[in-house]
Amino acid sequence: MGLARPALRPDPSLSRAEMEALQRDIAAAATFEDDHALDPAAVAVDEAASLADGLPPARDGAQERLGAGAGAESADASGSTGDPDAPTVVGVDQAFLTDRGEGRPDAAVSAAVALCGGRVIEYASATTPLSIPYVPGLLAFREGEPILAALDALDADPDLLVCDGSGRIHFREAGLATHVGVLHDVPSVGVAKSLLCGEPDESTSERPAGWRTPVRADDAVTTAEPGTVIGHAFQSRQYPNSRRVNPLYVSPGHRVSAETAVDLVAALCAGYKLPEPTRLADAHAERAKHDAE
DNA sequence: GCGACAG
DNA sequence: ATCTTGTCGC
Repeated sequence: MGLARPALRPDPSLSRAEMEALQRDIAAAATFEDDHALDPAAVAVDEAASLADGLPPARDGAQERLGAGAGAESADASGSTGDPDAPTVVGVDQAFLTDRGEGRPDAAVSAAVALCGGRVIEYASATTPLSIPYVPGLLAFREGEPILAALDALDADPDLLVCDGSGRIHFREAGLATHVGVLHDVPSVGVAKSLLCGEPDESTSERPAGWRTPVRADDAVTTAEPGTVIGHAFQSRQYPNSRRVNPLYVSPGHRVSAETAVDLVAALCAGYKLPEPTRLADAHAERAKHDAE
């Protein structure tokens, strides 16, 4: 298993043609199948963290288990709350520092938040200068290194990565989540708030929470047969009387099937539009950003 | 040449 | 993504 693939790093100094070629290599190295036993039920988060009083403190699973012994409340071992044996899910997201004077972002503040049994066990972040502008389809070359830096700063060992952006829903089936998943050789899923390419089977408007439909490759996806299921549109949240929330676009990053990817994200959502790992990483990146300025 | 496109 | 007030609806 030839891991440690420095040749596949999202080096921003490459030419556009080289970046695209590298993405085809990334896609070829990626696996869009379940080659592990990641059970959506095992990673489920059943209670959303309240951000009203700031981010929840990171808890050590072992200490938590010992501490719980004192109370008489033990129990629901069937639940996911704080189970130290549950898989470690890591959410990654970024915020940007904008240069005073210039109107453009100057550096990326990447955050990684590790959850175990639905609870935060660790926060990490890294600030990295930005080297190239945002180009649709080449996001990983702008945000890849910053994200890898945040993951390097994390002690926890991820069983699943949840990235903010597409995975297989990409022109060359090599979105940000695929880059990061392949480089770490860890299962990963991409969660995007808008659709980069591909075509949903059904209209996505006015859908109730829990609804989903496959997203299939169209002509814009150059590496897959048109019609191939590359992800799903997933309505994670909806208000009772108005149907104004847009769906999420969930796709496999690496070592996960399109079906399992949505099931995992559905299990990681706890009442908000974004899955908890992403929501917490978002808040942590924002906090790190403000602490930096 | 025009369109269309994660963050 | 970021720059921002109020505003409508949970």
